Amino acid sequence: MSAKQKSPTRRKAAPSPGDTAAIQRHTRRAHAQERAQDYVEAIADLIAAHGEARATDIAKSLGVTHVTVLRTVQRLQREGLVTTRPYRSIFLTGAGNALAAHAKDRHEKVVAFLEALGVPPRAARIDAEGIEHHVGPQTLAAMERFLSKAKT
Amino acid sequence: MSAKQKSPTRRKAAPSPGDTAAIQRHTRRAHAQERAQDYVEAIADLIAAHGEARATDIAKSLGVTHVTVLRTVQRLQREGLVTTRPYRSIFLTGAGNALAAHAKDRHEKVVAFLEALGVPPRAARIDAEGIEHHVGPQTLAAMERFLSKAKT
DNA sequence: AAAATAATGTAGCTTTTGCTACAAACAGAA
DNA sequence: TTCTGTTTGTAGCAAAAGCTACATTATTTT
Repeated sequence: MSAKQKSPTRRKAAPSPGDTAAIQRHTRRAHAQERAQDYVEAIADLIAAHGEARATDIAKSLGVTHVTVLRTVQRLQREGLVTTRPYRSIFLTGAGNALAAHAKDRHEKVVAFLEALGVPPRAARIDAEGIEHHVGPQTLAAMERFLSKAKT
Repeated sequence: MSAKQKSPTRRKAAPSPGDTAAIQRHTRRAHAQERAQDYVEAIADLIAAHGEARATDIAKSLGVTHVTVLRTVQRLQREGLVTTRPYRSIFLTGAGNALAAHAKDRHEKVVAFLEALGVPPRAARIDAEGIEHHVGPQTLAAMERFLSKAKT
């Protein structure tokens, strides 16, 4: 049961030479961004729909309590994505808006792609919510190609 | 006092009648399962490759410290996915094995799908790592259809 | 067998994201 | 203007996943 093979050539079963660890780390880092994107996206939607984004509404649309929203919004403010003031509604900064636009765009493309692939709308929406955050530029490009081909 | 609108017709800007909150909650719940799947998958791979899974190797393949592995493995044990004993390597239970097999199967299908879609292998592997956990049965089925069609 | 190295375990800290319960501020009605 | 209900804010708790630093146990080498 030796633990380590001293063999100079590391013959791992791993599917690639590049370490899997880096990939896993990348995925975890992406995670940290997800919530931020979900929030700015929700805020942007609310502003588009009602002209303003209030904590309670954000809470409702994300399915969390208003307390969670308040605290997370503080973090977003710290990161320069939103601005808030006591007893006021929440606004997006330039960066926040850009992120929201980017997220929304990708979100919609992923949903459209899944539907084009034959996934039922409801399932497409559900899965897209989780998938979108992990769609890198090359995958997004591939989805776009598929969409324009399918749209014929 | 709940924030419930009594209105029979829920006029939301949401893109669907079903509430978005439930979807968000679903996505968050899926999250909680992710790490577990990553771990059992890594453990299964190590067992397949070396005959056993030791904390250090798991740590290496997931890109975290061994301490994190130890604690997470405790949780997995609590949840009945693995068995451990002091200074021994880690084994999968029946449930753990089933989960690993399921995860591995889906993981491979997602990678294959992305590659078939035209995503470069490296990007496919990276994105699949994040995407796989959010691929529901209907989306997976759609991917399989696409694969068998493309394989002609 | 003793020493050196590697693996495992423990203690204690951090951040993020949830929650409930209670307090204060605001807004609309009476 | 006061009463009432909603919204916003605060306090304090929990679980998960990460870390460093140090201690203990195995294993390998000399």
